[in-house]
Amino acid sequence: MQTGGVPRGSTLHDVAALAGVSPRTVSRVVNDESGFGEATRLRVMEAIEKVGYRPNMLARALITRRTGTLGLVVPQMVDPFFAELVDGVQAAAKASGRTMIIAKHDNDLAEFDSILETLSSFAVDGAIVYSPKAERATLVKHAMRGLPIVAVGMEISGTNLGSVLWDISRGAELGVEHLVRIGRTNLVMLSDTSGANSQPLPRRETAFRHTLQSAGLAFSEGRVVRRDPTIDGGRAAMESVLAAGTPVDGVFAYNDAVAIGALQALALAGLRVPDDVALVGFNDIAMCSALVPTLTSVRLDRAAIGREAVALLDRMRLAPDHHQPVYVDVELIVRQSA
Amino acid sequence: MQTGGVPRGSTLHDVAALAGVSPRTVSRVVNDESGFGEATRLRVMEAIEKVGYRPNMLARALITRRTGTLGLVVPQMVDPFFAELVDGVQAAAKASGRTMIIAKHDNDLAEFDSILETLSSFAVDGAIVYSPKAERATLVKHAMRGLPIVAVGMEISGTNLGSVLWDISRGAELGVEHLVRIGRTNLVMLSDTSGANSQPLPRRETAFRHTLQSAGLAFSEGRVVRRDPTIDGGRAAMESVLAAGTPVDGVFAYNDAVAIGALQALALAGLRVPDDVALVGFNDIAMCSALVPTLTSVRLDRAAIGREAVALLDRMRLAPDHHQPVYVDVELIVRQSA
DNA sequence: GTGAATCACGTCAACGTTGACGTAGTCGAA
DNA sequence: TTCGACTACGTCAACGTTGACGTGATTCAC
Repeated sequence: MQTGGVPRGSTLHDVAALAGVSPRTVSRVVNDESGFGEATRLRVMEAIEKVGYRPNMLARALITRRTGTLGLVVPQMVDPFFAELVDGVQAAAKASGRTMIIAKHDNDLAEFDSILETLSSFAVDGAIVYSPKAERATLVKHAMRGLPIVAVGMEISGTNLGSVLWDISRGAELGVEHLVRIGRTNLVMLSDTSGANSQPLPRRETAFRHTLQSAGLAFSEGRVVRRDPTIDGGRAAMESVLAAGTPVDGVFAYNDAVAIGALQALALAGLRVPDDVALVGFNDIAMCSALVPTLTSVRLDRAAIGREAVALLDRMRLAPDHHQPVYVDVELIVRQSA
Repeated sequence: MQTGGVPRGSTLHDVAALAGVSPRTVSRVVNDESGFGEATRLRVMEAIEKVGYRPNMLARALITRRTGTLGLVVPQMVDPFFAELVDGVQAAAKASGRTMIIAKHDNDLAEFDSILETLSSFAVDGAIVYSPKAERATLVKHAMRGLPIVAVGMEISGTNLGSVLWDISRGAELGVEHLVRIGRTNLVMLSDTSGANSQPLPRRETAFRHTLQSAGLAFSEGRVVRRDPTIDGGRAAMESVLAAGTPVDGVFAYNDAVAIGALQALALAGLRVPDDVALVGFNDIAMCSALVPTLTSVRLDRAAIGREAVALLDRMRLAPDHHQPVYVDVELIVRQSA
C-alpha cells in the first residue's frame, strides 16, 4: 500500500494535472474567484478531494502579504484575567475567520520586542497586545514598520496604532458607590504596590477618594493599603488593616485575586462576609461566582474587548490613521459579598 | 523626513546592493554559513543595520520547510492546569529557540482537526497537543501527512507520533496512601462524572480502591461521588457526601478545582480542615499554596512536561518512528490540608 | 611548476502561490 | 456582418529566500 516515499503535500500543480486544467484555474476555484465554468469547478473539486490538496499558506502569504492570522501578546496566562482575555480575543478572531498566534512576554521588554519582531516576520495581519508598563517606543517602532497594533488597556495612537480601553475610574466608582449605597461607612481600599509612588495616583485610588468625598465620608491614608495584586498580597493587606484596628465594614479590592485573599483573611479573623464586612472585587474573573460567598465585582467584558480589538484592527487595515480609542463598558455585578 | 511610501520591509536584495555583494552572500552571512571573508561580513552587517533588514520567515520556510515554530493545542486556558501547561511548554520552546503558536479547541473535534490543518499549512515543525478525549484518528491522519505530533496525557504511538505521560495511578496512590498514613480511615473520593460508565474504570478510581484494600480499609460504592471536575462540582459532591451522612475524615479529590469546592463545602458545614477532614487534591496548580489552608496535592510538573514534549519532538524529527512514551514524575506535595 | 584542494564568492532555479495580462471562443447589438 | 464586450481559460513573472552548482583566485604538496 505504501510507496515508501516521504510524505509531501500535494500542490496546485498536482490538482491541475489530474483535472486537466492549469494551476491558475485551480487557484481560482480554491479562492472562489470568478472565471471558470461549473463543469471545470466540479472536476477541480474532485481532483482536490482525490489528492488531498491543502493550500500552502506560506506561499500564499508570501505573495499576498496577508495570512489571516492575528498575534496576541499578553504578559502571562496564569492570571485568569489574561486567560479569559485570550479566550475573548480568540473567540472574536474565530468569528471573523482568523487564526491566532498567542505569545507571552512576562513583562520582559526585550522579549516583548522580540515577539513583535517574530510576528512581523510571519506577516501576521495585526497584533493585539497587552504591553509591559510604559512600553510605547517598541509599539511605535513596529507600527512604523507596518504592523498594525491594537493596545489593550493602554492609551496610544498614531499610524498603525489603536487602543481598546475601559473606564477604570468609572469601574472603581461603581464599586465604591455600591458599598456606600448598602450603608457601609468605614471603607478600605486594598490597592496595588505600584500606586505608592506613581504620579498621578492610579485611577482606582483617585476614584476611591473622590467617591468617599462625594458621600461625605472621611478619607485617611490608612484607608488605602498597598500590596502585590495577588491572593497572598490581598490576604496580607487585609490582615494589616485588621491588625491596625482600622474600623472597617466595606472593602474595595484592586482586583479579584486581592479580594479572594481578603476573603481568606476575614474568614480567619472570624468576620462574616457580607454581614460584618462587605467586599467588592475588580475584573469579574470566572471564579467570582464559584467562591463562598460569591464575589461582587466590577465586570470587564473580555469578549467585548476581543471583539472591539479585532474590529479596530480591521478598520486600521483600511485606514491606518486617526483612530480614537475604543471604550468598552464596565458594570458592577452584584453577588453575595456586597 | 517621510517619503510617503508604504512601509515595506527591506530584502536580501537591498542589503546586497548596499554592500556590493550578491544576495546569496548576504544570505550566507545572515545564516552564519561559511564561505565569505571577514571584510565582507562586516560590510554586510553594516548594510543590514542600515536598511533595517529582517529575514522574511515565510520565504525562508517555503523553501526550507522549517519554521522554528511549534504548535501547542489545548482544550482551553481558563483552567489553571492548562494555563500552567502552556507556560511550561513555552518556557521549554523558548529555551530551545523556538516560537510557539497556541490554540485551543474547546473539546470540539472539528475545531481540533481544523487547528491541526492550519498548523500544517503554516509548516510548524511539530505540534504538542492535549487532545479531545479518544480523538486518535485525527492525530494519526495529520501525523501520516508529515506533521510530528506529541500527545500530552494520552498514550499513542506510530510514525510521527509520540506521547508524554504521567503515572496517574501512582499519583492517586501517593495521595490516598498519605491520607491512610496520617491515620484517616473513612476515606471518600470526589471523582469526575466521566468515570461513571467508562470501561475500564478511570485510573484514579482504581488506585483509590486498591489502596484502600491494601490498607485493609472498607470500600463501598457510596465512597466515590462523581460530579463535574470544577469548583462547583467539587462543592456539590462534598455536600452530597455530608448530606448522606457518610462518615468521612479524609477526602481525595479528582483535581484541585474539586478540592477547592470541597474545602468550601466543608467550611460551610462547620468542619475544619485538616482537623476534622483531611483533603488531598490533584495537579498542584499554583493556587494550592494560596488557599487557606494550603492544599496538599499530587504534583504534575508542567515545566518538565514541556521540556520532555519539546525534546521528544526533536528526537522524532531525526527519526519519526519507534518512540516509547516518556513519563514524567508525579510527587505528593504535602501542605496544611492533609 | 603543476595538479589538487580550498576559499570566496556569483548564477540560476526552485519552493507554491497569485497578480497582471493575453487570447480564443461566444454572444449580442448595430 | 462586424465590432465590442464578456467568458473561460492559459502564460508568465514575481514574492524573498535557499539549494545546487559553477568559477576564478589562492594555497599547498610533491
